[in-house]
Amino acid sequence: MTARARPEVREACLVEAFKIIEETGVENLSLRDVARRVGVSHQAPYKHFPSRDHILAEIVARCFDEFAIFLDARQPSDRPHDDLRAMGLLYLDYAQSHPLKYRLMFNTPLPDPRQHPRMMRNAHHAFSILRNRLQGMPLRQTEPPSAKTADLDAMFIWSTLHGLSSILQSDMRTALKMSDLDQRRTVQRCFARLSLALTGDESPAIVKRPILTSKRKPRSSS
Amino acid sequence: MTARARPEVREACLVEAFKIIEETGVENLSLRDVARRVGVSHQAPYKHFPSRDHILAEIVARCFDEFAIFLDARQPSDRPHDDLRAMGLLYLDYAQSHPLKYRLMFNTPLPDPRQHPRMMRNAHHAFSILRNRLQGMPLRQTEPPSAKTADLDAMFIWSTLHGLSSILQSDMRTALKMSDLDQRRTVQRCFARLSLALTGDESPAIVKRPILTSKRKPRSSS
DNA sequence: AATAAAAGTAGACGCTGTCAACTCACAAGG
DNA sequence: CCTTGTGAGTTGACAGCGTCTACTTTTATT
Repeated sequence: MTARARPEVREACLVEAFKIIEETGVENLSLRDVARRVGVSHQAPYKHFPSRDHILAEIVARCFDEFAIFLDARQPSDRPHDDLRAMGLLYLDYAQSHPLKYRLMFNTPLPDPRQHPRMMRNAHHAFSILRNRLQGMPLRQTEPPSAKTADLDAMFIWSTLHGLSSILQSDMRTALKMSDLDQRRTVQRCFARLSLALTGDESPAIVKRPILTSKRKPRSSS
Repeated sequence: MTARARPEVREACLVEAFKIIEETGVENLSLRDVARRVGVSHQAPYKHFPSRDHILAEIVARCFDEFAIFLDARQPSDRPHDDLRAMGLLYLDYAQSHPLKYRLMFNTPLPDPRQHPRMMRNAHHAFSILRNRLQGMPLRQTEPPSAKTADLDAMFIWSTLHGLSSILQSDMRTALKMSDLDQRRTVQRCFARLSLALTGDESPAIVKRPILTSKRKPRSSS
């Protein structure tokens, strides 16, 4: 009866699926629910996506887009160290304010990632932003610097940021009874240790801004 | 009055569920499958566990047990730095050789973790092992040392280890086209940077054991 | 205008978690 | 002895899920 629109349905499905994940998590995402919200039959989404995994891959790809734009917001200054630190804070801020989407990107394994090249390309792009920021940094080297070693350091930074994000938003946080103050101090300490690891110095004047207050949307400008 | 508890079915359910997760991942665990394997009706497990989440929490708790024992295997020597590094390698080794169980512990949020105190206690215990190892370490301090700051450093180390483990076993690894050699070099670099961060020195002679060469298991479809 | 592809609908199948009602064994208490 | 209560196991049912198949409607191209 209700004959409807054109490929807007595809877009509407993605939008609704996005919402559902943001509200209830990826494990509660069902294509039938999406179809219901969009107002089409339970089979309509299958005309645009071969399977549930494919719609999920598309959503993950868009999350990476959003994430990369978020990380790239700040214009590089002449102080690469500050830039890197600001980026780290942005990273944590994003993970904190979009926990479900963050988990979707980094903790939700797809059956066969090779089947979703767009997703992989976007993920790669997000990582390359971090890597590029690292290029101009004067680092304490343990071996002759090269593009290879810069990649390794990028992986190290990323590991710490990702691990911190994951732990702070996992059940472990409640299991360890971490207060909000504990959390802020943990973040401060991790950044200090990262500075030590990379430059050998404690981080210079970076103010203790009230970032990571976990409620509001980020304000990237200071 | 009290009919005696014969927990053989309960134990068998846990064992089989353990196997299923190890083989196919937590998302493919179904209580009906467990019941089928054990050889009882599909409702029998519900006589021992109020819900699927409860059996899962029990399994997670046992995983933490196993994990803690694994981490605690090495006897402390008189070189705390070596001990810590060895523990880090053990951590990565476990995550690498039991990826599904590792994800189960750290990447699978339960609806309400407070409902499962045993799980939380075991998680806390696993963390305290790392913390204790850190106690005797001569660290480069950024502020007056205390039990509090030791906790913060433990969180830092744990973040890096956890982040590295997660990334290396995630889809990102394939998205970034990391070879096995890249992976080994990444681990080496992260440990070097961790040493710099904590002690200010590069790590002294630690053997390059062939840890982390395990093959990745194929992932099943959802 | 004819036609084929694209988009949407309807029904079915087997899977899932979970609720309800039933049987059965067995350990007290009288 | 018998009665009774309770934990364990059974069967049946229900709604929701992904997805396969078959059908109808819309749209675009020739």
